[in-house]
Amino acid sequence: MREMTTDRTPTRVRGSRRGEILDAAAGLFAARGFHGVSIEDIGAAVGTSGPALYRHFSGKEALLAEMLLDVSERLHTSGARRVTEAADADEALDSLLACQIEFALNHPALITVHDRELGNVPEPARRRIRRLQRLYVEEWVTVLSELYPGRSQAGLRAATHAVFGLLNSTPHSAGELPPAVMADLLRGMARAALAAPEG
Amino acid sequence: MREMTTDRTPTRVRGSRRGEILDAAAGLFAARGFHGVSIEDIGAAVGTSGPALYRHFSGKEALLAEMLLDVSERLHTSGARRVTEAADADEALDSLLACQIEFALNHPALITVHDRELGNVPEPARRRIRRLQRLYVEEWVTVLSELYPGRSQAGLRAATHAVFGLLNSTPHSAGELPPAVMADLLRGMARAALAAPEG
DNA sequence: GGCCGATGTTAGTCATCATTAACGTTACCG
DNA sequence: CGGTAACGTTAATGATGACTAACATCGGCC
Repeated sequence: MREMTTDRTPTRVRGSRRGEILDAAAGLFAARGFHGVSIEDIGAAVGTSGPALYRHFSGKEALLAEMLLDVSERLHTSGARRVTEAADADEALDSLLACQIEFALNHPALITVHDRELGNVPEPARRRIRRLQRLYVEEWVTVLSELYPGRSQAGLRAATHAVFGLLNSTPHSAGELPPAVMADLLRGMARAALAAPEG
Repeated sequence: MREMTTDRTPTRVRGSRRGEILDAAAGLFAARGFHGVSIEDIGAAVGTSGPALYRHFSGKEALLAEMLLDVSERLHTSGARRVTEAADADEALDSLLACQIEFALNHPALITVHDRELGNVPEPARRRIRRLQRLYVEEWVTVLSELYPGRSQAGLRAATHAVFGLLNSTPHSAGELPPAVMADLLRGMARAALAAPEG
C-alpha cells in the first residue's frame, strides 16, 4: 500500500517474501510474544538469516504494526461489508459471527497477536489500530442494539468483548474438534450467550 | 510453602515483600509481557532497585513459575472444594462459575498472565502447572457431563475453553460496568453458552 | 555490645539483540 | 555488455538486561 512495485514480478514471485515473513512472524509472536522473538528467529523461519528482514520492513516494530493494522482492517471492513448486505439485524449478526469465527479458526496466530501485542506498536500506527478495533466493536454493538433493544450500550459492549473472548478461545482448544464442528459449536454458544437476559 | 521462615515477623511484616513483588510483577507482565519487563522495572515498582529481587526469588523465571503455580493451585483447589460441597451438578456449575468470575474480576492481571506466559516457565514447574490446569478443566468437564449427558467429552472440553475465554475477557472490558453487574452478566452469558445445543 | 540473618545498594560481567555497514549476486532491461 | 534494483550475506556497534560480587544497614537476641 506504500510501495511502488511495478507489479511486474521483480525477480521471483510478487510480494511473496513479505507475506511469508508476516506469516512466520505471526506464528512466532503468538507462541513466544513480541519480545521473546528475535529478528534472527524470524529470518531463520523463512530461510534467510537475520538482517535480510530490513529489505522488507523498516524494523521489528514496523513489522508488528503492519501485521496488526492488516488484521484490524480485514476484520473491520469485511464485517462492515457483510453488515450492510444483511437484510435484518439477525442476519447481520450471523454475518458478523461467521466472519469472526472463520478468521479465528483460520488464523489463530493472528488473532492471538492481535489482542496481545497492541502495546508494542509505536504511536503513529497504534492509534489507527485502536480506531479500527473500536469501529469493529461498534459495528457489533449497533447490530446488537437493534436486535436487543432495551439493553444498555455499556452492557452490550461488555457482552461483545465477552463473545470475542469466547470465539478467540480457539487457539487454546486447537485441534480437539474438526473445524466445521468447532465453528457450529462456537456460533451456537455465542448466539446463546448474547441472547442471555442481562441480569 | 517452601520457605522455613519461623513465622516470627523477620524484620517488618511477614512475607509482605514477596507478595508485593508478585503483585507488581503480575501487573507488569500482564501489561507488557514477560520479556517486555526487566528486573529493574519490577524492583522499581516495589520501591527497591533491581537486584534486590534476588533476595526473594532465584530469578525472573522462578518468579513467574511461582506466580503461575499459585494461580493454578488456587483455581484448582478452590474449584474442587466447592464442587464436592455442592448438592448437585447444577449447583456445582454455579460454584465453578462463581469462583472463576470472582477470580477474573479481582485479579485480571493474574488471569491474563496465567494464559499467556506458560511458555516462559522452565520445565520442572511447567509440567506441574499444566497438570493443574488440566485437572481444573476436567473438573468442569465432569460437572458438565453430568449436567448435559449425551454431549461428547471433546465438545464439552472445547465449550469449557470457550467459557474461560468469555469469562477472562474481563481485562479487556475493564471498568465499563460495575463489578456486580459485570459478574451477573458474565454468569448469565456463560450459563446460556453452555446450555446451547451442540450443533 | 557483638553476632547474625534479612534485606538493600552499587558496580561489574557476559549474553543477547536490534540495527547498520560494507560488500556480493543475480536477473532483467536498455 | 553495463547498469540497476531486488535481495542476501557476514561483520561491527551500541543498548539493554539478567545475574553476580562486594559491601552496607539494621533489628533482634545472647
